[in-house]
Amino acid sequence: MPTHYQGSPREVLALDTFIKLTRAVDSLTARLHQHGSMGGLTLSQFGVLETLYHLGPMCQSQISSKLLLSTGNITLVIDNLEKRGLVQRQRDSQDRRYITVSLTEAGQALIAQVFPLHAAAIAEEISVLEPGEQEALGQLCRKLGRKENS
Amino acid sequence: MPTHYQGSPREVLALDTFIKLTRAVDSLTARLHQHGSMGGLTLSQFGVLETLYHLGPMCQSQISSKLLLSTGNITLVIDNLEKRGLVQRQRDSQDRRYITVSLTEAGQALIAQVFPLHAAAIAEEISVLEPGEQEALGQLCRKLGRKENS
DNA sequence: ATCAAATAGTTTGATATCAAAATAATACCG
DNA sequence: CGGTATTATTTTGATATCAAACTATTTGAT
Repeated sequence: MPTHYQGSPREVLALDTFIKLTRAVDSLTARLHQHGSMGGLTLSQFGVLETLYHLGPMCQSQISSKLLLSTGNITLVIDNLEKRGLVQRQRDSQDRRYITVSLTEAGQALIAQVFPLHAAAIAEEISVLEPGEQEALGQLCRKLGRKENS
Repeated sequence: MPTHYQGSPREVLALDTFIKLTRAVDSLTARLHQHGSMGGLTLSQFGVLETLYHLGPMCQSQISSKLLLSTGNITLVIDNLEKRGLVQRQRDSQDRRYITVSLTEAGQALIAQVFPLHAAAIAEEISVLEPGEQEALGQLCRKLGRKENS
């Protein structure tokens, strides 16, 4: 997938790197999805359940900033998880703007069953890289992804 | 963003690497989007126009495999680009299953104007990495993204 | 030639996703 | 206190995205 672009060598290298990066993530996630290790959950649903599973109950805005998704989006994802009985909402009685989201028993059971399978599938895919390469990749990604936080 | 997962060290490293990778891409694309260098186009619309711009007219299934998107999705994206007068469809008279998609003059003008801006924004973001780091990242991504192609 | 398999594109139904506007509740400032 | 600013969530409208079912066309095999 060459860049087909006449820019400065600096730009050509940067674009080429960007394309390789995004394509690697795209094809990796597509393969993981095909692998079917997510128990009928979408990626966002999985992300919400996994966050609650590992970090405990939290409000929607916290979930949205952890997953880098808009609050409107999280509202919908939680709606769908709630319809399936996997999470529950509870108004915070101290500050009634907040809604605390927590796993139901069914949600807890599902993510406890599915997470290890998905983690194993990810580890399998990533294992084409040696441990040293994985660390190097992590470092480079960390450098690329900075700037926000706070 | 630690993994919070009790698995083998091999799994923990792999998951940690995966999370860094996906988060880097997410925050990178979010920043590019905010930068507003895409001329009011969505990412997919930009991708289609850019593909036609650099590779010339092609049929929808070719576009979908280049962009790693489903054919149903491409149908919709092309619909929306067509409504805006940026691309045109033409049945192939040799084999009437194919539809050749090409840029209109307006589409050509738009992508010619917008692409360099977006490329510069990408180069700017990627430039937090030294050229050698960019090449290393590209190599690692290539190794991760293999398997498909055929 | 004929009919089955393959291929290109569309449609459908469900979910995702954002930005921006609207609601609701709390905090803060004078 | 009272009104303005801030924050959490929801809603709205547009677009994206997939899988699976469907249509149209061509290929291939007998």
